[in-house]
Amino acid sequence: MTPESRAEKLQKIAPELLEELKEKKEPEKGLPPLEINDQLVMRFAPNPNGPPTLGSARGIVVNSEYTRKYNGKLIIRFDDTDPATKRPMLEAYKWYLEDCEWLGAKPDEVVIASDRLQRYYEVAEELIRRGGAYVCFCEQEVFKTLKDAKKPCPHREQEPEKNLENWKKMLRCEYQEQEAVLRIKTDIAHKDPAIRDWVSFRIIRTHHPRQEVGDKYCVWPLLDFESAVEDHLLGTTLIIRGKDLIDSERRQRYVYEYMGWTYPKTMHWGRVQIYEFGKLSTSGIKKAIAEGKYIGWDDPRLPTLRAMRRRGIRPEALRKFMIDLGLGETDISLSLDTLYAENRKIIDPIANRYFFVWNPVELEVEGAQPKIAKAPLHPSRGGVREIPAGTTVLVCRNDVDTLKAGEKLRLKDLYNIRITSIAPLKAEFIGTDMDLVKKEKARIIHWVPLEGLKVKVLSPDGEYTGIGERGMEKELDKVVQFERFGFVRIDSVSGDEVVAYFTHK
RNA sequence: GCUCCGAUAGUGUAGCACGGCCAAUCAUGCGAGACUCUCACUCUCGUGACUGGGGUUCAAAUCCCCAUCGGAGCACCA
Repeated sequence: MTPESRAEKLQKIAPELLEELKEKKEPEKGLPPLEINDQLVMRFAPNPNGPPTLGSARGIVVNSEYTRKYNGKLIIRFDDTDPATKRPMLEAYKWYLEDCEWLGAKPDEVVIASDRLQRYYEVAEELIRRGGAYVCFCEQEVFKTLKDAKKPCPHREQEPEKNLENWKKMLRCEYQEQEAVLRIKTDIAHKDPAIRDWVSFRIIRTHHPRQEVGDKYCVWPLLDFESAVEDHLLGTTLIIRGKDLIDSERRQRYVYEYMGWTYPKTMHWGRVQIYEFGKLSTSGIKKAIAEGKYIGWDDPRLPTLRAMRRRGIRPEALRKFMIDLGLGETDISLSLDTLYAENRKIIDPIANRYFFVWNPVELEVEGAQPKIAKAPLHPSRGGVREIPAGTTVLVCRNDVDTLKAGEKLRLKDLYNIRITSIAPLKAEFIGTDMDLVKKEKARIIHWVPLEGLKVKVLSPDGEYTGIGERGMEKELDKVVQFERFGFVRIDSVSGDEVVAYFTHK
């Protein structure tokens, strides 16, 4: 039965259902809709141990998209409770806020976990009182062996009073690192070993990098605990996070149960791998920067948001890209082509065009008169750029490599030539008629006068140096297109030297 | 070893909660062509997927079971 005849038939027997038939036809675009009862409160919770990356962007964008759409509250919470292994980076706090704002995701509230240790201690104490936590002195391997055998350790049945006493000692820094931890009592025989009595606090003697905190504390919560408590304190109603934290939720629910709290709704997404960047870790990048392999956190070869911004990626493009990824739990490995396509749609209509000749080679044109070429600033928006051409111009080595003596070609927006010699490269002027291109299908190549700007383009796959036409120095901080090369953002101009960051083709 | 997730074209995604509008959506990529004084943009056409096997049913991408593959957790990392 065709949809039409079906609808017709339905019209006869049950016209009231026809509406429903139509509704299902239109799928929801963008993120899946949410069922919201109360106010929506969401948080984005990074560890500021490095600058935000494309991976962070997904969290930032999706959270902000939902809170924007449902008029909710967006919180950024810095989970900086590990001063040692994943030591926070002082500048990163600021960078996160900057990049969130750049992405159009300015948070309504900023929370720093390392400022709120007292609150976590209070909950811990209450948990101990209620018999939901105990101070454990087992060595790691000893506990692991017991745990794997589903056996409780001797400290598990300690009286709350005694636990409280030991906990106070922990807080007074009377123990060394590794000597004592606070464990949450779950089910030591739980079928999933990942759930059994987990550690909520441990002793760390390393100073926290934040001046406000410094060496004030030696007892630090682990993520599972800190996050569990904060999500409650902040009134979070929906958490979206990676599916690597699914087990974490099962652990945290024990805390919620002891405290009589309600666990927020949760959604998870899979792992994201970006084809172009492979396996770069924050610590690895940090090291490589220190060694001078990258020029900084905004090196165009890096997947940081600072690098994307410097390259001229627009936040709207990044937002759309992230939203289109959806909320799947599948692990995905993606290529940035789609992001680039999205970005191109935004910048192509506004980017002015210029000539940039990389690996320049001199080309002498016999019989040519010096002339000022007039080329459009943009193919459809109007505006003209004037490029003075002498009798010798520069062209790309790549083009020269494919030329043959005798070949006729057009220097774009200038005139036609015939190659008379390859080495040294020489040609003769043969007119200005466009018929050469239209009828004889001659190639068009771009060129640049001898007196150009020194241009360096930093791109994900290396550096290009060459000569660019004058005029682009006025486009500082703008994205322009180097014809037959790609889009770039003019990053700096000093005298006759221009540095540009490659955006994409 | 134990436990938990997931599987739709090259890539990403829609459809799956409620089986029939699905010979499966959209984007990107790729191919061909048109346009163009750029290899860009735009337009047109094309390309290509329900992991496998069973089951339930009049009907399965959708429900159930098994297998396979991929990922994650079992840290005093986040």
